[in-house]
Amino acid sequence: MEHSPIQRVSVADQVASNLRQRVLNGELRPGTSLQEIPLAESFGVSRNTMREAVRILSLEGLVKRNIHRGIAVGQLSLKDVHEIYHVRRLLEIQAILSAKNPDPDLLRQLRSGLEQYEKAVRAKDWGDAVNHDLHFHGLFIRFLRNSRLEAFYQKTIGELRMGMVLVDRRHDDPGMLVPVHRKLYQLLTAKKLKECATLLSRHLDDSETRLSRVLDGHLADRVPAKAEPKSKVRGIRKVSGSARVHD
Amino acid sequence: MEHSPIQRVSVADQVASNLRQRVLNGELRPGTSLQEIPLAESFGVSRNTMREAVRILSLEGLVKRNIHRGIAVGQLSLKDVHEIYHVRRLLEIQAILSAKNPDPDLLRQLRSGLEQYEKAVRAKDWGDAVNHDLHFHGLFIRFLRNSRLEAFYQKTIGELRMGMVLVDRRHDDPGMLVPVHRKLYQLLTAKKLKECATLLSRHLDDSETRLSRVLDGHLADRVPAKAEPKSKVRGIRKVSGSARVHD
DNA sequence: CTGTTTTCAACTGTTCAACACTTGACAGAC
DNA sequence: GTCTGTCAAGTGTTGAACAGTTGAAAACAG
Repeated sequence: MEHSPIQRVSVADQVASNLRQRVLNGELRPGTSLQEIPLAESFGVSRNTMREAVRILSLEGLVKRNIHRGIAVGQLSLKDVHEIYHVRRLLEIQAILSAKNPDPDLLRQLRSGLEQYEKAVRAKDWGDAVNHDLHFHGLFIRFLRNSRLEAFYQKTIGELRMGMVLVDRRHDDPGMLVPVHRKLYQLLTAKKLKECATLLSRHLDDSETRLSRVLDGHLADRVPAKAEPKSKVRGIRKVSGSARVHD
Repeated sequence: MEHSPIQRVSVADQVASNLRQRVLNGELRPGTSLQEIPLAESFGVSRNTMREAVRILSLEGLVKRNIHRGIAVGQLSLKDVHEIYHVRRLLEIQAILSAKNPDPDLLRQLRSGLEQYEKAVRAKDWGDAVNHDLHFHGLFIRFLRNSRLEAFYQKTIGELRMGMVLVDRRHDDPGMLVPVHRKLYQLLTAKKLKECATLLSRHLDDSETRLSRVLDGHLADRVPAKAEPKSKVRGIRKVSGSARVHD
């Protein structure tokens, strides 16, 4: 008889997981500032436990702590995006190149992931499509058979996803990417690893360019921050996260 | 006029840094179990603050938390060592290969690091030599100009160093490695990057083998404790005779 | 004497309530 | 209008308490 593994997880960890989920979903948008006491109350935990949870997320790079100034959901700069894609290229390509004797089960998972991705695209469920897209890429990393690299990759992808929640992907057509992924899978199973890596590299470059462009538009009307000697802007109440490109 | 940046760091962070230092020094050896209350008292902080500090180190992989069972300084298995060297090979080699237009200042730092390393070896200060050795390698990563990769690399090296404190390196001659490092530097400055990468790869393989062998000897007479039905042997045998696995 | 069950002390996990310090903003002084 | 002192709000930190778990000693049964 299978026992479901007992809940041997601390409350702080659970709270952290829940909060992480909310950030990754986009329920808490980048820039949103979080306050310990209300947050703790909303989870029904004490302030200390809440602080432990926040500490976890801050070490994952999902929230930023400013001492005595509170915490806020992280925001990606263009430089961050560039770094993250650098990481992706490095790890994913190495993973592909090391897939000489791939685990059959992993190949099955890739096929399944691909199909789910295609299904999401057919259903025009872009949010889901992005998830499956990232999951598909994440499977590559398993070829490396290295838990540290995998954990690092997943952490990095988490940051990326956090940054992606505020881009509206309706304009760029995610369906366009289906053939690329299919081709990647095909080249991989055909053991044409170098070719696969080349295609993957181009695909990631593309992806970075597209994301950077969209993100740049969003970041444009964010606070330029520095000196503003002229007039004090009135409505800085809070960074409401709506980020509408008005005007 | 330049003001030195004010120390705006929380106590928890400072405690974490201090504790990290102690672990990396070997002052707290792998396996040492730590108790919150005495530890907190030794730092002169409250238990809550101590817990935050420990949480930090546990997310860095330096200490292991077992729920309700306390925390202990991490211990590296042979598998861990293998993974860590995999990470090193991957990142260091990529770094070298991307050093086509190296920052001159970085080259200066490499030269300086090399000299300090040689000096430590001449002084037969093995502990210091290892530090300079690792620092020299760490400088490679800067060629990648990627803060995430650098942070990940440093974290990984931290784990490695933690595992290295319990090996007695007097038998293997660290001086032997000076020429290799000198050659690496020379190939790098001569822009013979591929050659440099090849040599580096061999050097890291060597290093891994040597460390694994020493570590295996150390791990042999540690308590195997629980039943180990998973016979994924990996062909690692411990020295017979002296290794008396009693019970 | 040996193997099992019970008990118990030591810790960790979590909560609560306070206090110290910072910060940002507002109100009054100039 | 600009500057400065005041103040509420929020974070950082503390100390004490209580609940749950664990490992092992102590009590027990065979």
